[in-house]
Amino acid sequence: MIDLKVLREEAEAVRNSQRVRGEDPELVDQLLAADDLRRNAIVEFEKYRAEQNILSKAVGAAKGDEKSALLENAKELAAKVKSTDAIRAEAEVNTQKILLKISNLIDSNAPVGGEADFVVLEEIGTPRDFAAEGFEAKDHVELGKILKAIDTERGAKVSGARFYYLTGMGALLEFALVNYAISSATKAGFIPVIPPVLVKPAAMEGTGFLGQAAENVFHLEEDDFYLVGTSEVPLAAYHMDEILDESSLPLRYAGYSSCFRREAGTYGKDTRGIIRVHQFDKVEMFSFCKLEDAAAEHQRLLQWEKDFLNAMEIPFRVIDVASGDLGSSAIRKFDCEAWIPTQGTYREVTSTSNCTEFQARRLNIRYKDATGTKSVATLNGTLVAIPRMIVAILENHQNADGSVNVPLALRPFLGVDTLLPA
RNA sequence: GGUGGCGUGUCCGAGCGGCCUAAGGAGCACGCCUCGAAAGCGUGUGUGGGAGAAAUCCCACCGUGGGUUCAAAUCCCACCGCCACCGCCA
Repeated sequence: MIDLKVLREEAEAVRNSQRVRGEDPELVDQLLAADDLRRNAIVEFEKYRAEQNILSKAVGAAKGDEKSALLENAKELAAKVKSTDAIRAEAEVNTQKILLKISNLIDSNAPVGGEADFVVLEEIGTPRDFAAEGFEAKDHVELGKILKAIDTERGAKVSGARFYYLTGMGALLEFALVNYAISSATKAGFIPVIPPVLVKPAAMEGTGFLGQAAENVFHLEEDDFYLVGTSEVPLAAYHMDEILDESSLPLRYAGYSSCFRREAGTYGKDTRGIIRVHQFDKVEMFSFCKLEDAAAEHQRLLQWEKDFLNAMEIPFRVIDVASGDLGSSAIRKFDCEAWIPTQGTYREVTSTSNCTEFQARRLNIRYKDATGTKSVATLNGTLVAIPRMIVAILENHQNADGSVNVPLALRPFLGVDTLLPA
């Protein structure tokens, strides 16, 4: 959530942020009004409460007739306290409700517009010219069959559309990617983590996934658990309700977990293959740092993502995601998009967001320095999302016979130089 | 799943209806002492919110949420978590 003080002082900036996101700027004025009511209600309640505290002490000290007289007054006052407290509580809830609807104050450097209005920051590597090489590229589904690495048919039989099995070299490829990712992250100072993937509402709410993204979250009704769509959720919530030591920042975690997404509203989109699936594994970077270091940290996360794609020898580009396409927590987001030969286009494979204090404020994560306690900033970035990385590797490194060359960096982790038709 | 015990400040730990504005200890910070340190002595030491120009004052917080009461860390109810034993499973 945003800071109420910021809202009071810079209401117009918040309205504008809502506008460029394509969200409701009216909420700002609703919130200002609710906040005003809230503060008045607090003053009213506290006035009676303070009186009651004094009177209660007098009751304790008094005896006999004097006591019964005081008790009469005290009873009236108690009723007054109760009613004003109820008004106060309602005002607090109402303010909070609106506050949670407002998205993070967008970075003025982020491009304004919708999904298509991203800015390409750089293009790295050159897509292969399969025509010049004398054969037509096969897509990952076909390659997956030839290598017996991906089985979408049985995935559909057992679990339905958007499910798949990784088998044989496909399964080993996942382990190799994860091991490479975790080992490079550990070298870079990340703490490796295997988090829970079922979380309570507070964790989901705190990371901002129950707002606009709620329709994509699996919910276990019976037990009120959510299945996380990314380990960003349990990693962010890891330090919930804690005060961190200034000297421990930046704190960097690399979480490996399964991710679950409903993919609502994507019917007919990416129905073939494993580009868009309900369940996949991912290694996610997550940083807790000081607000003033957040922009630099964001660049670092992006650099680690670029290093990974370079190590996989995949042509890709980096885009600055436009305002209308950002998550509610993010003030800015960079996506790395890998070249997918059979689609003739770049597709998102990793993504990094700067959420500043937005999540930390909801999750109550702070740090202490000489001047007091402040909210930390949180940032996240994908190191590797397995299915999409497998797609990129298979399609970009394929040979005419359906075999696939393994990127140099991955060979020590996989144990082979080439994936051969099985 | 059953039974019993327990959740108090940075930590340990007392309190079990009103002088709780939470004892005592440890830690930490500063000061005194010292050539310097340790010990000792003294002072301070949480979070959130509200009012105010400020000094400052007020309110809330003893696992969480309700309730009883003029008054709740303390009594009642529910839930969550931890520990122990038993049962079941791996």
